[in-house]
Amino acid sequence: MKLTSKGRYAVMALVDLAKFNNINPVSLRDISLRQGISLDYLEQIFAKLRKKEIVQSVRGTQGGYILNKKAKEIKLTNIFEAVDEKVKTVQCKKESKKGCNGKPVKCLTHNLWDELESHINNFFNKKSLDDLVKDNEEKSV
Amino acid sequence: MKLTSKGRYAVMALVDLAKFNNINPVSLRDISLRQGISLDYLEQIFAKLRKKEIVQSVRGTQGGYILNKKAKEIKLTNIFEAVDEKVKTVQCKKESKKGCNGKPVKCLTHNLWDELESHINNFFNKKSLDDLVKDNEEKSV
DNA sequence: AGATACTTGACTATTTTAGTCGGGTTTATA
DNA sequence: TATAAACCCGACTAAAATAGTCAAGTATCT
Ligand code: FES
Ligand code: FES
Repeated sequence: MKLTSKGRYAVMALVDLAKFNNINPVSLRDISLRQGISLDYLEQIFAKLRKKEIVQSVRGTQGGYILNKKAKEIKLTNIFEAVDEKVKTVQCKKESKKGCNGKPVKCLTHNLWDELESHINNFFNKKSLDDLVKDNEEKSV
Repeated sequence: MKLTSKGRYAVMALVDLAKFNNINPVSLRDISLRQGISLDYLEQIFAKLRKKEIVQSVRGTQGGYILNKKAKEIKLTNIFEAVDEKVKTVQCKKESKKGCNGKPVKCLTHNLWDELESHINNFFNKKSLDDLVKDNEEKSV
């Protein structure tokens, strides 16, 4: 049960971006330097964020990325989904009637993992990027 | 963010065991057949459960495993801990003042992941093996 | 004695992760 | 118009984690 760096980095980078979003586009190079994340890796991550319309790109010198929505409207769920960091507690296909390993029924614990998944997704649905930025400002005051 | 089979199997096997715990020890072979888990793998898992005193072993013919505590007193947390399925959302050492990659301060998102970790552990602390068995009985009625 | 079942430790194939690398294209600005 | 900053794209790869397997035991019941 662990979080991967991709998800961690995606959120970290977006919080950074949201903080500096006011004036100009923010370049990945800056984010890379400030947050200590490999530039090449960031590019992969932002390609996905762009496809899901969470950020917009501005090409050329002085270019970078800007948020494509209000920070309040970007939930952790959206970010995670964009970078394919999904919460996966069950092994079976959820929709199907079959169980874990293609068994005819759901296993003894299916229900439990399903509950767990909801529990976690609940957390992700509540938190917005805006919340994170604010939490952060408070902390540093 | 995903659950490994080791954790899944450990819980599955223990629910099975708890259901049949009344009379005789339950053999891994039976659990293996009923739950479709490799016997060899189960042995690894039960070795750990035994070390953490969640189950007791009975050797010889008609042997097997029995619970070492009341099902009500075995929480998911205990099971997960026993098989080294830990919830790990942060990358830094929690106790240390340092951040993710040995940076001098905690990163922008440290707080968030810490909250998430508590949120999940909360779930695991509440659920006991007994709850699971009962949920299951209800379902099958 | 034989069968059943736990015990231990090493070994391995597969998958996932966390990147790297090498080539682009676009655009501001000097 | 040259140059450099920045995004864009796809392929590649080393390392780690996962999900087992395998072999060779030991204990106990019948
Ligand atoms: S997790 Fe869905 S059937 Fe086992
Ligand atoms: S997760 Fe703790 S400092 Fe980044």
